[in-house]
Amino acid sequence: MQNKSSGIKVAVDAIVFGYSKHDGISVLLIQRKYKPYKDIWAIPGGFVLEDESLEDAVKRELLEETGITVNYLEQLYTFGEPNRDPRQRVISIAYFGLVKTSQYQELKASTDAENANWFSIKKLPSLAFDHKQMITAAIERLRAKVRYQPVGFELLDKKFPFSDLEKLYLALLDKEINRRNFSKKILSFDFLEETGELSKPEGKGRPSKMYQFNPKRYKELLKEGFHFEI
Amino acid sequence: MQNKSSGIKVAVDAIVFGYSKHDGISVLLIQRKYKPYKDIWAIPGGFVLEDESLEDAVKRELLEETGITVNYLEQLYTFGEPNRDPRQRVISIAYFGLVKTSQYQELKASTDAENANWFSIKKLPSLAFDHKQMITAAIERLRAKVRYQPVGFELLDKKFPFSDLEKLYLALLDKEINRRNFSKKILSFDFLEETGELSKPEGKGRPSKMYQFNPKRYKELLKEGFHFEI
DNA sequence: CCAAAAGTGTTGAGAATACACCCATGA
DNA sequence: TCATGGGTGTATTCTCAACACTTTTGG
Repeated sequence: MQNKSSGIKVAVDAIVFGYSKHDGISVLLIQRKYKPYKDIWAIPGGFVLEDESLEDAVKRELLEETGITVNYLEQLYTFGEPNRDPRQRVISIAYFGLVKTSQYQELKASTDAENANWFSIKKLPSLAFDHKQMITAAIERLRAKVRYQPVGFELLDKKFPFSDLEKLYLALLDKEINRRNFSKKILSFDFLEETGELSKPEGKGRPSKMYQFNPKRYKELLKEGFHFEI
Repeated sequence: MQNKSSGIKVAVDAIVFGYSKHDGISVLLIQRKYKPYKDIWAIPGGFVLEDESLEDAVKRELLEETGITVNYLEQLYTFGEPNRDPRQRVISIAYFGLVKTSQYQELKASTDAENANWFSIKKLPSLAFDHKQMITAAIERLRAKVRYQPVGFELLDKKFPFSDLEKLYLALLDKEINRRNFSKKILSFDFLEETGELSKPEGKGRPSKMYQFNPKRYKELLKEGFHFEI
């Protein structure tokens, strides 16, 4: 019975996370300029063009609306309740993205686009449509994912002191983590390498070795049947 | 820039798995009656109606086309490549379902609908559209899911001998499982209960105790922060 | 020299693994 | 009484959590 035609519209949305030691996990939002939910903060996104793939649509909208290019992107969930958009039936394929915030200080607050900004997930504003729900789902995904896939590095600088990683995990996982055991575990995986550099200490304390993630090594380990798990 | 109208159509598809000791994991397919891919086997599904939720659409199509009601259903992935349907742009939200096969011997081969049948995932026929890819994704999900969520029971009879569970896991996981250690582990979770009944042995061997899954107990355990993992 | 943050060694508890053996049934 | 599949005990290995101590820096 594949005959009924439907006037349903198809959109994509992108929940993009960044991280900083000061604000913890942040999400990228835009302030809507037009009709429904005018001036309200929302997740960047928009309608899919007739001949573009879903992922291309997400990347295009992100670039147009915020000027950002993500370095990790995966499909999250498709939201399709009949009344999620007051205008008409719209289903939205939500994507989940990660960005090294430090590289993208400059958010596009220009062009035709909306005002774009980062919001700590601890202090979210009111949100348009079902976007609150989307962010909740994305945070859940991030929390789960960080435990069984080394996605944490997508949020940190290329080179980072070990304590940054520890703080990131502390922000994401509920349970406390023991400094000693955490470092033993992560280092035993053997996909982090010392860069040889030392951090210039901010204020007090001993400077720390800088590390970087080695994706090649990680892929090798995967082939050998290795399984990451925090 | 949320202005462009799109003529994209929205469909849902359901990859439904069943299990039997003889065929292992099977997937439910229908034989197409109409134009593109006529007579080819395909995943049940169809277009979403203007005012129905995605999940309702899946359930409706499954019932119409196969007569089956699933006892587990979750969203799997949204497939949206521009050329996945030769007629026009169609995006499809694929769902993942599980069924206790033994309860649904009778597949609807009647009405207006297509011919419906179970196929062992080891002997799949040629498939319409990108449905091969969908099944692959669903199998991956099942294999992963069975490790950290007790979904296996959705495929077995309400009451089952322990060895059935073991055979199911053997069919799903690559690595061998030690009979002794597997039963110790599962039983230590404490969400299985003995029914008191014994199986009538088929052929040789000692009859086995019958077990059943206790969902209430499982939910309690979850609240206590329990984490299932094989 | 003191506080703060980084870095490392060790030990004991509990889980996973391997192995071995006993039990109930049909033929 | 034997073959087959079900049921259970236990020693060994390994992982993980807890704790304590040392090192390097700024003030």
